[in-house]
Amino acid sequence: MLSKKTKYGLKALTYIAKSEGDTPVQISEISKNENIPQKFLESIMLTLRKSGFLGSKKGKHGGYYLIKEPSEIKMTDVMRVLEGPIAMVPCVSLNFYEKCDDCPDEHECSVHKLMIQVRDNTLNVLRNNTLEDLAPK
Amino acid sequence: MLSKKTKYGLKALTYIAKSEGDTPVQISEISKNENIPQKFLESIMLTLRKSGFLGSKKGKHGGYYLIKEPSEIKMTDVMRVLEGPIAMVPCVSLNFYEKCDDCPDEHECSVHKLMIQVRDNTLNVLRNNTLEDLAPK
DNA sequence: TGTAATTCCTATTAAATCGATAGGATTAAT
DNA sequence: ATTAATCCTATCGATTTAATAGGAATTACA
Repeated sequence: MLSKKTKYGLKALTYIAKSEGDTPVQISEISKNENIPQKFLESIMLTLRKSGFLGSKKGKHGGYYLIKEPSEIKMTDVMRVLEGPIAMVPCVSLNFYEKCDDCPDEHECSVHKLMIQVRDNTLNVLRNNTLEDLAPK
Repeated sequence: MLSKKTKYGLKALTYIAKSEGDTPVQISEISKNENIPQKFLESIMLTLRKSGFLGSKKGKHGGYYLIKEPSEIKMTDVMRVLEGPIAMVPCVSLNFYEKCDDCPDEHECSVHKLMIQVRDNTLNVLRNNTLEDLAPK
């Protein structure tokens, strides 16, 4: 299940990408238009800024803006920051690999085998979608 | 993230499929060989029986057995019973559809658009894998 | 007939995670 | 100065997850 954090984060990024003005977009505006609790969104925006997707301007008339082209923002990257691993089990994760406690040999594991396929297909989708695809002009 | 319930359930089904004898397979045996907490596995087996994947025999020399051919047991079905929806958001779920509170129009929603693709690809994988594929002889 | 071995069933618990809120500190425009 | 915005840390309540507890019902077989 996709967390609300990720869902809200994606919506916010899309909103900013569509805004396209020179002035930064404010949390309150996104919050209102996308029906996202403002304080919750605040913490998500902070995460997105700290991980290099957004820049911000403080104070009056402040807000957030993209610091890369939408076409450069891959969904794999956004998902890994907001949601964590893309794989459904850590033992098939590329970026968050962990061995399973219960598995003596993961190459013999039926779940492993299945989840590799799921991961590969999900990765393909997320790699081939950028913010530009989510927010067409 | 795949729940342990689903992971254990898939391993147990694979184990039984590989066993292939006439006698039912006992929870204690699966539990030992697959390193699954026995009492936890008990409840999972119950679920799998009640949803029509397994039959059981009670009492001494009892246990569980498949009531369909492994090639007839699709991963989509197992996943839906153990894990719930395959889709990452309810608004793109085929079997567990729910409208989002925050979305006035889901056809305009960027997350919706992306998650449809993820769902379709995951469905493909899970539809094309049966228990036979997980437990080759 | 009785004992051991097994599934069946319901309830409970401990820990983790999630979604959201609280409360202010800092910064910038006017 | 005042107002409006981001920044930061902490906390809370609800839900879910993983696991355990305790015994009832059933069956094999000595």
